[in-house]
Amino acid sequence: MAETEGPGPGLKSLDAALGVLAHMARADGAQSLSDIARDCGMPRSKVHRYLASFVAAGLAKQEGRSGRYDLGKEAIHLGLSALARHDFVNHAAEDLPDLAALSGMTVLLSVWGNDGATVVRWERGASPAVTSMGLGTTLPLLNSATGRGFLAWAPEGAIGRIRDQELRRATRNPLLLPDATPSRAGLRSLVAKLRQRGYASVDGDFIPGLVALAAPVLDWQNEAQAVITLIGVDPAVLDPDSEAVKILRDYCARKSVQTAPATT
Amino acid sequence: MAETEGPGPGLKSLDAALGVLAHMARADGAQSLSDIARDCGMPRSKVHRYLASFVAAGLAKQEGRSGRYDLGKEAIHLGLSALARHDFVNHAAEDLPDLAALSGMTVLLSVWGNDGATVVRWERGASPAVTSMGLGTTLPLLNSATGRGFLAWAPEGAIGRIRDQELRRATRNPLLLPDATPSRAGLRSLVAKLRQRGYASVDGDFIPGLVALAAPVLDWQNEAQAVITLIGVDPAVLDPDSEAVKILRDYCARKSVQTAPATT
DNA sequence: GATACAAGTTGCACATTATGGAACTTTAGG
DNA sequence: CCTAAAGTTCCATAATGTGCAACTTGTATC
Repeated sequence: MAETEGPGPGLKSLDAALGVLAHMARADGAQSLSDIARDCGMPRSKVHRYLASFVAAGLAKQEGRSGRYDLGKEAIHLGLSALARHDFVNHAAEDLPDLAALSGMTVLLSVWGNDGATVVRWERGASPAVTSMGLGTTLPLLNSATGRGFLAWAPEGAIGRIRDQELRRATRNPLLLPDATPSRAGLRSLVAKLRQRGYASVDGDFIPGLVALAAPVLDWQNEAQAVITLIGVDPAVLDPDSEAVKILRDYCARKSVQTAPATT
Repeated sequence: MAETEGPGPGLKSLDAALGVLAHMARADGAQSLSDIARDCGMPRSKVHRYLASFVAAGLAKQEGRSGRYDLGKEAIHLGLSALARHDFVNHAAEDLPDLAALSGMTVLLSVWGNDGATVVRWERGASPAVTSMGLGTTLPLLNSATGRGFLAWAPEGAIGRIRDQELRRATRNPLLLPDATPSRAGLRSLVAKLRQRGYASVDGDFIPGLVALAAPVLDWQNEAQAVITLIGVDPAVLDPDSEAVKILRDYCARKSVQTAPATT
């Protein structure tokens, strides 16, 4: 039915099960088994058995009363174990306070997942741009500076792999793109512009009144390992010659080198 | 070989695959396929196929040159999505700075996984007890205050489920238990003592020179959802009547109520 | 308070799908 | 250049997951 992608590398049943897991991560919160089954296009019994295994492994849990399923504590354990091994995250995380102090803005460190950008660490600035934000918050792909930053420096072909669903969600906001047309071609032109300029930005079209700048921490293949975002309230920072832009670009350029391949 | 646990709830192949994933989370870093296969007691071809699916899903990745496998970015995404939904974490995280300021000690917020306690958030105190610690650091089960805290307030039966391997690892340090005998019975008696006292502690037997206090944030079933740990250098805080103990107990008692079941 | 409806769970016969040994390829070392 | 070890692919076998439908449980309706 969907053999468009080639031979399929792994196990069919495992792939299906991981699809369920990914869906749960993508969802806003706990979901009923029926909803998951419908969204994933699988029979209920199949999903039920998958979830049984996930629950046994601690990756999912069933909410006591409602019976709905949500991610479990072992998922946290897994994710943070992964986080601990991506050194760039911890390197960068230690510098967030400095960046916040320098710029006075709220500083975010995010990593890129298949379904959006995830905030890994953040630091409040002097001006109260953003006062509260949960770790793990997923930022939208197109109408946030962070998301655009990832988009612009993502691995080759990532734009083609974006789910249509994701694009549709982004389209809700008409300020999104210069021409308000989130076609793949439009995306590619936006991306080209951002890469040349060196940073991404939004001007109140994600959260009215907020402006944001984002620049990537690149690995040796020029792909974004993480993104640093500065969030503030003063539109002046959007000026390409502003102090904030300078701080951000300087920092990211400096950090990008550290992720060089081991000489051995 | 290990049908001791009953009928096995889910899918055999999925369970096996998740076992591989859990093993990767447990490992110190990237591992070769052969090592994973050996440690999990599976044929190499099986592990290879599992890993192919994991890589396709982004949960694992293969290091460019060495060919070793490690957790991927999608694992981070998954874990942080899970983290974002466990409200207690974000609630508690916002209070860490206050606790650090009050006590002057380094404050840790950790969650419990099947294989250890994972640091989710931490805040430096005034005195430089711990100056650097990566997010996602896994703390040992027995010779850390955090681990002991989880042990003491873990779900019923958790002690029985601890892997022997874990116990053996803990035994390396003879200061571990009063009688230095990490038998299940010894554990249960230690746990009973801790529950009664209301907090766990270590005195330099994890890292010489450091002392630590830990108390749980309990849910409505009196099980530990998270643990708050205070780390310092002054042995005086170990006194049951010390200011630090008072701060910690007060805070955890106050927080534990907030996780009450929804009235709906 | 009884009935109907929906969601969650379990059982079963079938054949699709995962399995593991061995063969093959590639990389590292002597 | 040859040996050894690790990673990857092949393939026949049967064990395994699959979907449907029956059953159970919980919730809304009348």
